[in-house]
Amino acid sequence: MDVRTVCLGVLTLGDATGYEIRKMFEEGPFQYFTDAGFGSIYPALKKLHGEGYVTLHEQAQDSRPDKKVYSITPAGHEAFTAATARAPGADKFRSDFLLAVFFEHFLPPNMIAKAVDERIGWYREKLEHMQSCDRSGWGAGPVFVNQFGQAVYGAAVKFLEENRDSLVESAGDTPKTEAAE
Amino acid sequence: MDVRTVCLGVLTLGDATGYEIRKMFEEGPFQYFTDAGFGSIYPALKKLHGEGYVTLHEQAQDSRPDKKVYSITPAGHEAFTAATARAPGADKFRSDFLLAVFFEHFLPPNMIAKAVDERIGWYREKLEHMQSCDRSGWGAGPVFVNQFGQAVYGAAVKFLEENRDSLVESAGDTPKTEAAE
DNA sequence: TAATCATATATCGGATCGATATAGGAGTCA
DNA sequence: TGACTCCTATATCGATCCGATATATGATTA
Repeated sequence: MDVRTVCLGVLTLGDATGYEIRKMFEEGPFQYFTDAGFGSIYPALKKLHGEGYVTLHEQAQDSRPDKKVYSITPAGHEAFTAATARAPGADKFRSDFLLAVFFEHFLPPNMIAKAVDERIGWYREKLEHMQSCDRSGWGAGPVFVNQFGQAVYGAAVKFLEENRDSLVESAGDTPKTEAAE
Repeated sequence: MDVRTVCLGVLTLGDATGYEIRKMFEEGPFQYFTDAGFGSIYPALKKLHGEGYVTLHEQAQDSRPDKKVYSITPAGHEAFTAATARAPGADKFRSDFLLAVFFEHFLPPNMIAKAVDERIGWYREKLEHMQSCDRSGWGAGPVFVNQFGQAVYGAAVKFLEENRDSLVESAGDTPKTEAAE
């Protein structure tokens, strides 16, 4: 989904600055909707403002640039709803870790073991964060997204933990064969 | 992972044309390593050739452009191994579908039901493709990647099937609350 | 027979990304 | 107490990526 649409999504939940939008994109459910950082967010907000989808309120600050608080407009709300009503694109899952594992025969087993252990920790941390959320007051949609994430990341952790040792043990003597699919 | 590195990865498995590389990126395990299409692949191959990481053999064809077959060089192989030896970046999962579900209160329940049903079908198809692979002759890495995918996509299918009805039933009367995390 | 898909090579305009710039306040640690 | 790191704010820019488009023939399907 393009950055402007996801920014509009954040603003349907309440007014926000570019900096606050980036925080939303880094943590919580929005990290599963977009990857955008400042390089994309500020240009997107500028464009949304130009299109009339958001309004801007600047609050002076003492020793920092003026705080720019964005609010969604009715036109912006309609644009966001129209975007979510369109058939969603394919889910995307991309993993540098799986690429490294796929080519494990090029790497020493200790490096594979380390990579798997770090990825187990990474998934555990993501899973614990999802599990520790207080979902009281949430709608059906956010609850569903949180639980979907728990199911998928839980399966990832479980698989990695259960198969770590057999991968590491066989990684050192796997013949360099081509994978065919 | 950048497009050039993944192209080198394909070429460690055997010589290939740009068109063949794109097919590798669309199907099989490489679809979980990169999203690149022609717009990225041809420029990447051109740059890899300029850097001496690949060589090029052109085969004349009757009524089509000459077939350009790329081969990895020892320098390219070293570059690829070095790239996979670096600490892999975070796994990335992005879903337009989950964004739509998160904001389900903006959509009619029948649209939510349709989106969930289509996504169930999509994950089932991906899962069936992974399961139907003939893994004989594969190394430990490719088998691990295939099984990881099955575990994760299997969990996704299971969750969607088990929770589809309760989402759709509550989607029509969810109060428009803010999700907090 | 027409439409669609496959096989081939590519480019381009627009979007995105990650580093960088500027800068002060708060918290941590030796 | 000072250095370092993190947080809070605004942004830009060069490089990379993306998806549509171009060209064109053969194979397959309805």
